[in-house]
Amino acid sequence: MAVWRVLAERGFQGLTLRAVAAEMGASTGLLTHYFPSKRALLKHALDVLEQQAAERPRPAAERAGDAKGLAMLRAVLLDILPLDRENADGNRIWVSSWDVALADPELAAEHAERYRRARENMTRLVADAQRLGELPADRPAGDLAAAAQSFVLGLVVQALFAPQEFPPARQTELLDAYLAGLAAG
Amino acid sequence: MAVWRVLAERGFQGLTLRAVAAEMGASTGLLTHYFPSKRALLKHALDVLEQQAAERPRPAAERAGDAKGLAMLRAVLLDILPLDRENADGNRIWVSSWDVALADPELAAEHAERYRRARENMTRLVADAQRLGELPADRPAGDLAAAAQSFVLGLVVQALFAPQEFPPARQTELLDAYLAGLAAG
DNA sequence: CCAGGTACGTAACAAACGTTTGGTAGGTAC
DNA sequence: GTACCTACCAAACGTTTGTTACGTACCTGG
Repeated sequence: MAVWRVLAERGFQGLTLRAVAAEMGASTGLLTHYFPSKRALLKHALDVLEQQAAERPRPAAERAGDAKGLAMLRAVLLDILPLDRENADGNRIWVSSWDVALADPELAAEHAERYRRARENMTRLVADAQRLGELPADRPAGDLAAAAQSFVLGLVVQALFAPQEFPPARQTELLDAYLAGLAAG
Repeated sequence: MAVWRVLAERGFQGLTLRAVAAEMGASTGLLTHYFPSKRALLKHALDVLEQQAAERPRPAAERAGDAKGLAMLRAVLLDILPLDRENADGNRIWVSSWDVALADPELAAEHAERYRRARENMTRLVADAQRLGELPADRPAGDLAAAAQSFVLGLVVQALFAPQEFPPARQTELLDAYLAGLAAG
């Protein structure tokens, strides 16, 4: 999608009707034919963002195969981190989207819903790990999932700003140490 | 500062020369007299943002008094979280700033430096806690500080998007559980 | 007193923006 | 055949943007 290409090159600041139209070799009239307003295009851009996130390669999860429990949770979290260029680009766009999303209540609600779903998925993985005895069962799975998502989200932000201080190896170590703390706690 | 008021009302998207000029009852000519370009104003806005963050009230830290170690670390982290309206507003602006910062290498570097300093402070607190035996000493203080900052940063983002799912009480609980895990690990 | 710099305001600039208008081409229904 | 709808383009609209040019107070040092 042209919207995605524009986002990758210019970010949300550069997501203008003209830029998208030019990227797909069309006119701005075409865009307004499909999107009644700029907000509609922004909304669509966030959908595209989510779709791209869903379809992106997940090397760690693939390597984990059909593993269950803690190993799968680790793989999912690892695949979120900006360990390579593509994931760093995707995460940069994602972080940028927080600005436009927070400025518009409806877009914020949609974003909140996306994160809620992500937490839900993660909660399932945590519950699996608890059932396998890999994680303590004395804390609600939802809390552990929310905590894990927070940790990874924050690590993404820090790694984006200071990639030399948070090279892939250190990101992995920090995540593993976090998970080890969860398992021990 | 007028810049701060504009940021609070319209965010970074609405930070225009005219908006700032109107907010301080002056003309755009005045602004260009002090800021050679919009980028300079943006740079200044990020400075103001940092200054506001430095000068904002820190109820938890004050309540903690001259406590040391883990208690002080907890207070500092608590004061970051969006537990009330003012801190939520400040955090919203802060998160929004990531968009403009990530789009400009120089601004990104300045932001990275800010977070590095914050981690440095937190590293000192962690080291204190380790010396007091409140946190295990088998992990580098820098790693623990980076991990704690990641956790809090991510929790801020999630709480901003889903305030009803992350009310102050739950934010506090999640943070305490995280710190307990650190201490036990 | 007066030269010169600092501190502003006024006004305009070109560019870019989102949006609107008017029109063309092609397909479909009757 | 003709009425109508969808898909699209070209062009312009009015507004807002960052920036610049120019004028005028005010102050200060000599």
